[in-house]
Amino acid sequence: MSNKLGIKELAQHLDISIASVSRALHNPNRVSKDMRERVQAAAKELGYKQNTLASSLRTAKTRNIVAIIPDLSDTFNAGVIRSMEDAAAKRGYSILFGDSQGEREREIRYGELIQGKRADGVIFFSSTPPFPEETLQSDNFTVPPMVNSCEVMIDSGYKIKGQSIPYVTINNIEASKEITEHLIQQGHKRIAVITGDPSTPSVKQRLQGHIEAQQMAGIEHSSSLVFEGDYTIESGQKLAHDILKLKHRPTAIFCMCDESAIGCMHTLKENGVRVPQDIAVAGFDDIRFAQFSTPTLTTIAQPVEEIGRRCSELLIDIIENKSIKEKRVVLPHKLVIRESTRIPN
Amino acid sequence: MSNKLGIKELAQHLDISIASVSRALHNPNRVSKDMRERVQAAAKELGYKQNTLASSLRTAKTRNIVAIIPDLSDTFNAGVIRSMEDAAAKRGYSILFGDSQGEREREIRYGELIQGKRADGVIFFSSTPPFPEETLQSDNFTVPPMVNSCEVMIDSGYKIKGQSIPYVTINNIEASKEITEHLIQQGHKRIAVITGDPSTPSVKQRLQGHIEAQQMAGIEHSSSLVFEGDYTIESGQKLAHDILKLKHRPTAIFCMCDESAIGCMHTLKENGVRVPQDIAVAGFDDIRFAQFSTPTLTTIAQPVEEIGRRCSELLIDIIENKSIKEKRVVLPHKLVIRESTRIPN
DNA sequence: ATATATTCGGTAAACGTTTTCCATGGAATA
DNA sequence: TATTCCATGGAAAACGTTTACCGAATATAT
Repeated sequence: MSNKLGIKELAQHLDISIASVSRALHNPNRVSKDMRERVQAAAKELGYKQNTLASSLRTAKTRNIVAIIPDLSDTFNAGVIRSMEDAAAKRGYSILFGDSQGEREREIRYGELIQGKRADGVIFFSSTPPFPEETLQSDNFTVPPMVNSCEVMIDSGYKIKGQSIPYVTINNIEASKEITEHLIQQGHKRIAVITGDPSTPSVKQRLQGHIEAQQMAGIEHSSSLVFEGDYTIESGQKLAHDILKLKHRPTAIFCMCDESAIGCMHTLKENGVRVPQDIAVAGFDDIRFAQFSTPTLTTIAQPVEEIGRRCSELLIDIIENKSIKEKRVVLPHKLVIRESTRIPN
Repeated sequence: MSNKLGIKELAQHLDISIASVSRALHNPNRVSKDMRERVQAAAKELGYKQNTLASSLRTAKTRNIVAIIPDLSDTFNAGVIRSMEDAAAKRGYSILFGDSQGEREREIRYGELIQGKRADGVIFFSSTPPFPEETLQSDNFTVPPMVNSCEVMIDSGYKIKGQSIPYVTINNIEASKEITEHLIQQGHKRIAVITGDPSTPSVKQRLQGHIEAQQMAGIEHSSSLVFEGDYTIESGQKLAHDILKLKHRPTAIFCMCDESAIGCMHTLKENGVRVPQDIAVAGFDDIRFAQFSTPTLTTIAQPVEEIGRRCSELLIDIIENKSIKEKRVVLPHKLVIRESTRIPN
């Protein structure tokens, strides 16, 4: 028992052709009612499972999407992922998540799922498509369905062979401007900033917004108050130490992600610095721990649920050649003011 | 230009047989040096990409593993994932992560990647294999390579057709006993507990350990101090409120996961209850935020890195029919004592 | 020198599907 | 009754690989 059970065996067992089996299962009204029922019953009873490899090979469709995430354990990404999966499932697609850990090599390995025809499209969260340069250049490279998110060059959009890649993002410049303005409104004139990798679009954009807000308020921006981190708790801690060492301390710190803000606040408190009375702290992302930190964290809420959903929908529309309204989706963010920047009266 | 480019076209272009192309690329010493080099050069130049669908169909190997995670955004799971991916990559496998959101239906959908031959094995974090009951029963069902983790019935282990499923886990009973003992040592006699879904192995085991520790200390365990949560921050908050309403308040709360502990502490503080002076709080998992909460959280550290790694290694050993030393891996945990249970003197 | 082993490349059969094309028979139409 | 049409099911080609098998050529041993 328990031998191979393919469409062939099923057909033999029913004494019909494999064509009929295939039709009864996947093209039911191409076949008589009687046949349909007999086959489906037998399939269920014997536990026939379609070999989707063979099926995909034949049809050139997989109903799989690969999503390449720089860090699955990042609390912000994690939020996006859920709704992405959800939306895809509703349309009959499965999402395969790949954790690239920010490494190009890994991105490319997951990108190969596309080239190897194991997935119909790809969503990527880094600023470059998950294919080697040489591949992108190659004449024989046809641009697969893809959607870029989170790390997006809004202005230009990423282009391959003149084709610009659809994206889903928020307006980082505006968001950053808003939160900086909020700090300025609170009376801060000397604002330090803890960044992530400065070569990434998100950091560039957030920095730009931060600087613009200061200029508009007539505050001179000092690059000596820019501290380069990497979006982790630890870098928040470490750089907070550096900031505390400054002769002329800032009165506020804008961290470009919540995790850094949490690390930062922790170090400040450890050193007896009160937040927000002595130094105010703002974050970015509104991860779910932001409202449970002490003090609760002022931050920019990204519409995580919507980001994920729109990524999936956009990509699937492209895969299925639906007419696409917007290839460039910019979603609204929201400034959330909490205790870490609001001096209690 | 940019037409189909398969092995066939490549062979044509070089005026050799497709067999030679295949060999030159994947079985290099089955072919002369000259041939090898010519083919590889051409492949690179023209940008040939193997259709892995076809390859897998032929060889019945995919070098893919699917890992089904109940919630990718859970901070604890997230830690495991990374090392899992890492270890797999070292052995030449890619891991496809599926987020089941705890839904059976979704688990099964990802399980189908196995049955559809798109993956060679599966790692699952829930207590039941990702296949429908009827499938498991079916005569024609052959048990695929799988490894169970995190939600494991240690005693029996899960069995399919007499075959017991390999697992990787910690000893939840012991861990829970230890942390409860710690609370008892701190002088607590009335300890509330905030659980997760009580039907899961982890909760059952942690509850068992919790009760045993009390019995050993001669404390009577009161089921009225058991509060059923769901491993989220929110349930921690909510149940903390319930606990505060008790006429006879406990002096300590053991939360079966850190996220709940964080929610719990937040509510306590909101209500002017000092942690740990008025009520001590302990968690479980040692997520990375545990040491940044205020107060920092006493908890059980699970060896996340090792859990992930061992899952991958064990599964791949099974896939590749390596001789397997241990089919049941129980890893060491560690009690981490922090401020939330240590009364400052 | 011959006999034997080894290396190398091609032919064609598989892997498990889906789908085009065709043949058949019965129902519908004229 | 003769003709057309449609519903149904089978045969076989195709999807893009890998690999068993063969035969030719070359190297090695006697």
